[in-house]
Order: sequence, then structure tokens, then C-alpha cells
Amino acid sequence: MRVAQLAKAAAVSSETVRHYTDLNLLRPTRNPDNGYQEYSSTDLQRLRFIARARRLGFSLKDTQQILSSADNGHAPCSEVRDLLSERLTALQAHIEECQRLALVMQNAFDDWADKSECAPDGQAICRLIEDFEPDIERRPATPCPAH
Amino acid sequence: MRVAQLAKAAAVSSETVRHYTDLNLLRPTRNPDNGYQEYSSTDLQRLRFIARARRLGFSLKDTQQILSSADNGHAPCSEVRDLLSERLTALQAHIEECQRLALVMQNAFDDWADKSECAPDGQAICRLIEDFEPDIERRPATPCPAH
DNA sequence: GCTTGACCCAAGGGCCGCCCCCAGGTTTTA
DNA sequence: TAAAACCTGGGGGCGGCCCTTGGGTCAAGC
Repeated sequence: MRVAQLAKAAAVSSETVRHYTDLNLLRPTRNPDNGYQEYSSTDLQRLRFIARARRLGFSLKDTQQILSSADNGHAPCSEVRDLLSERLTALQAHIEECQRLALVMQNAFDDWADKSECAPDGQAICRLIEDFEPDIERRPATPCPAH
Repeated sequence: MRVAQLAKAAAVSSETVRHYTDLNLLRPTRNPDNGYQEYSSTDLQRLRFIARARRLGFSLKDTQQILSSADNGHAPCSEVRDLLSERLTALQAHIEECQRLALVMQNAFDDWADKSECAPDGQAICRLIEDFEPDIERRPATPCPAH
């Protein structure tokens, strides 16, 4: 199979296939006639595997590690369990952080409902923001990447 | 003030100050003797403003926009309200997405508690993952960046 | 046989919000 | 006076792709 076929079969984009190939997650051979990548059904299996792992919250690096374990003949299952539990814990922490931020935002929003429009006074930038300081403990201002 | 002083006064890193300066969010002058950046108290106000806006979940681009409105003499408040509400909505969607993912992970984890270690059979990579397909509708595999 | 359009390639930049490193110049402190 | 702490610009790195550039290749229709 070539890039686009493989991509379609696994419901990902061709760029994703190329990306994974660059990362050596997929190992196509070369068609010597035209230099095209030739993917096997094993690659399709791997690609589907990767897509599933991503859906389960694993990073590409995780997946890389799992696949290379499997390549070396080890059953990666216990590794997978551990990784999943790690990722789940991290995700829960992330969710809590986002929820804290959402609270802060909601509080600000509610507060601001009362406040009148601030006229530009040449001093303040925007009093809504400048007068607002959340009560929560200061944490590094790395809000959730609210994609 | 110079970089480190300003950074300290706003409780951010010097690199952050430099970064914001590169983005033209801060506008220091130059000390002609040594080429150092010289920040004014206005820059400090702006920097604190940015830090607050970040804590409220605004992106740097948002902040840039807010600041340039203010620079142009417009009171950015209504803009700020709109942006905040947009960001809050996006954040809530993000949280829900993460919660769905956490559920999927938790389900996988629970499922897997029963299953025995899979021996490497030369065919499967890891049955835990390969046999698992979450019930939720397929969504682009862009899980939460669970940092 | 020739065009059109769909596909393929490699290499590189862009996103976001910084952090870190380099190599060298300046200032401050002991 | 020397060491420590600062400053400069430029570049790379993180993750997981997406997109562009500037080509080459291939299938189908006329």
C-alpha cells in the first residue's frame, strides 16, 4: 500500500502516516522504480494500534516504547497497564487544574456582570482585569491549552 | 529597570520578559551605552496585566489584542468580556473532552484488571490495546495534552 | 499522445509559550 | 582585580501534527 491508501484504511491523514514513518513507528520498504514508500499489512496493524493507543491517551513516545517492546519479543502488557495508570493520573490532575481555572474564569465573569464599562482613562489598561485577582494560591500561569 | 528586575517585580522569569519583548508586548528603550533594555513602570504595569490575563486563561494573542486596543485608546472591556466568555466555553469543552477520555481510560483499566498477561505470539502487539475499542463515537485522536 | 488531476517525495517552517544553550560583553560584588 | 551575576542576539527544543514549496509519478479520459 502507498501512503494515502494506508492513511485511509486507518482513518488518519497522509501527513500523519508520513510523520509516524519519520519517527520509525512504521517501516515501509521502497519501491525501487519510483522511490515510493510501500506499506505492508503489518504497517496497517501498527498504524491502527497507534491510533487506538492515541485514543486511549497514550503519547506517541509511549506508543513508540510499547511497540519497541513488542518488537523485541516482550509482551508489553504490564508496561501498558502501568503507562495507562500514569497517564490517567496525569489526566485527572490536568482536569482538576482546568476546573480550577474555569472557576476563576467564571468568578471573573460573574463579577464583571455588575461592573460598568471602564472608560479609557489613560492610566488603566482594563480595570476588569487589573482589579481582578483570584483568591486561589498563585500557580505558574500555565493555563490549560484549551484547544 | 532591566530585565531581571522587571521579571522579579512581576514574578515571572527573565526569559518570559524577553519573550514578551520579542512579541512587542513590552516596549523597552535602549541604553545607548551598553545596548541593554530599559523598562519603564508602564512596562511593569503591562507585564502585570499580562500575567493576570494569563492567570485568567487568556492566550498571549488575546492579550496582545487587548493591549493594542487599549493602546489605540479604546476601552477593551467589552472585548475582554467577550473573549473571556469564548475562552471559558472552549475550556469547558476541553474539560468535557478530557473527562470523556478519562472515562475511556478508566474503562480500559478496569477491563484489563481481569485479563491475563498476553504472551507474545508474534501476531498481536498487545491485545489489551488491540482488543479494546471504546464505545464512544470516533473523534479525532487529539487527546488532552495532559501535562 | 497529451492533458488533467490525484497522488508521491523530501525538506523545511509554523503552531504555543516559553525554556535552555551558546559565545561573548557588562556590571556588580567581595 | 577577579569572580559572580547580569546582559545581548540567535538558535534549538518541546508535541503532534499541518501546510507549503518544488518537484516527480501515475491513472484516466480525449
